[in-house]
Amino acid sequence: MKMSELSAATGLAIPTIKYYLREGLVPPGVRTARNQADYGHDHVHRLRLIRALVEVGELPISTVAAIVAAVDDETRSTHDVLGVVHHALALRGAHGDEPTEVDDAVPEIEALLADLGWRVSPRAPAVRELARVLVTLRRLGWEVGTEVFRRYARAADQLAAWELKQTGRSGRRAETVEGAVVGTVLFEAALAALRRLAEEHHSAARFGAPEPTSARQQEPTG
Amino acid sequence: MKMSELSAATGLAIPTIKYYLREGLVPPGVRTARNQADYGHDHVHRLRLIRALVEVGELPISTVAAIVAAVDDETRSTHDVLGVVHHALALRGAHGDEPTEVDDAVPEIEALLADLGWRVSPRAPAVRELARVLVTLRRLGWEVGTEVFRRYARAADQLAAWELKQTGRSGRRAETVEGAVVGTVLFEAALAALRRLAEEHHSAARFGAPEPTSARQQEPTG
DNA sequence: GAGTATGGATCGTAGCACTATCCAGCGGCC
DNA sequence: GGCCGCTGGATAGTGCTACGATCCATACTC
Repeated sequence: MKMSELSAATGLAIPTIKYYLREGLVPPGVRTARNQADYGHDHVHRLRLIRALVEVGELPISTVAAIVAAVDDETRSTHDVLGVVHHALALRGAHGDEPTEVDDAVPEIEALLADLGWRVSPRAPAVRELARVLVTLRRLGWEVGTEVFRRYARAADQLAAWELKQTGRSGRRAETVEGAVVGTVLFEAALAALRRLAEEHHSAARFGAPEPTSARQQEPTG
Repeated sequence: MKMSELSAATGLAIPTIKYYLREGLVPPGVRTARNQADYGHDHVHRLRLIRALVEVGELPISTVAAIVAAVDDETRSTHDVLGVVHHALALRGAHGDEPTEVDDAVPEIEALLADLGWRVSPRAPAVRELARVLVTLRRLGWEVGTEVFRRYARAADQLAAWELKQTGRSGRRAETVEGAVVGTVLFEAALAALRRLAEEHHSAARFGAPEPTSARQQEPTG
């Protein structure tokens, strides 16, 4: 398969594919001549994986590069790769310098996790992310403790238990690892979308317009 | 309060505040002279709201502008404002031109929602988002139908029902609306973080390193 | 064998979220 | 009451990301 065919098969522009090759997100094709290379279905699949992580997961290219490198690294276990993905997802909104309040809130989150019986690395990035949410709520005037997360934690626990039971039934590393990555990223988006739909459903009952047929949907300017 | 005090109170640089004023995210201060203006606690609170939506919600500034405009618009109901927020959150990953596959998948999602008994606007942006996740899964080789979303939908339904019961007990519009916005955005992040922690907990049991004390955490390059 | 396409390297670009500079005008302190 | 620094507002510039455009010698196609 030539690059133009690869482009046609994935819907990506050739300069985009070249960019991904440069950044190491896609392995180079098999060189057949000085200006000729051959790409296969693996390249098509890899590009689809990249676009899934970029478009649905909204991950920066550099992060996707780290993830696919971990996926390709045969020495890494599934749990290990999942750690990279979790790091990547939590890193999205982190801008380096954070107020000390967040550090102060971390022990609260750790206490919650201990109470839930979850054994996670204390350096798990999601811990800081939860702490950030907690201090943000408080800065906005919500006088809350970690108990506001309880109901979400229970739901998350049930979902994760079920997910992990589904994972890796093929037994082959490549499939298991990619399945875990894709599942983590895509179903995070799906869960968020479903929660919003459920919110809309229940909100209509609580605050909604009396006539559901005339429910207007706004197009924010932009 | 002068702008320098506003800056100190929020931790934001003065040029950043000026930028938000220009973009209309923050109302202008009360002018006391040609080069003097007075800001109050409302401004502090507004800036905190903006930073919450930007940092935790990862929304672009233009979207935050649309949201605060809707919050400020007294003629909009809570349900109405929630629609703007949902639109904003779903819009994050949309880049305009989408393959027709997504349109083809939308009826499948609608059938799922009908089956769940959720009454939502057919134009709800989260519907397309779910459709995008579905086609993305299929492009990656997952031969799945909408039933993969069932378990997530049930969890989302229970959470949303509980959330909406909590919402707006003060009865005052401003508080209710902002509470709904903040809750939607911040708890989306919290739920995602909790799911990842739960995944890590269950993944350790399923794939994990035998020694939890030596569980290494990777720092992706970057 | 003429014309077009190919892979690789280099440079350029659009959009976003600020950031720096400039400017006249006020404020406050001696 | 003089002066220096800070004020708010306008304009232009910056750094980053994710590409896109161009150029080149070479090779495939008809």
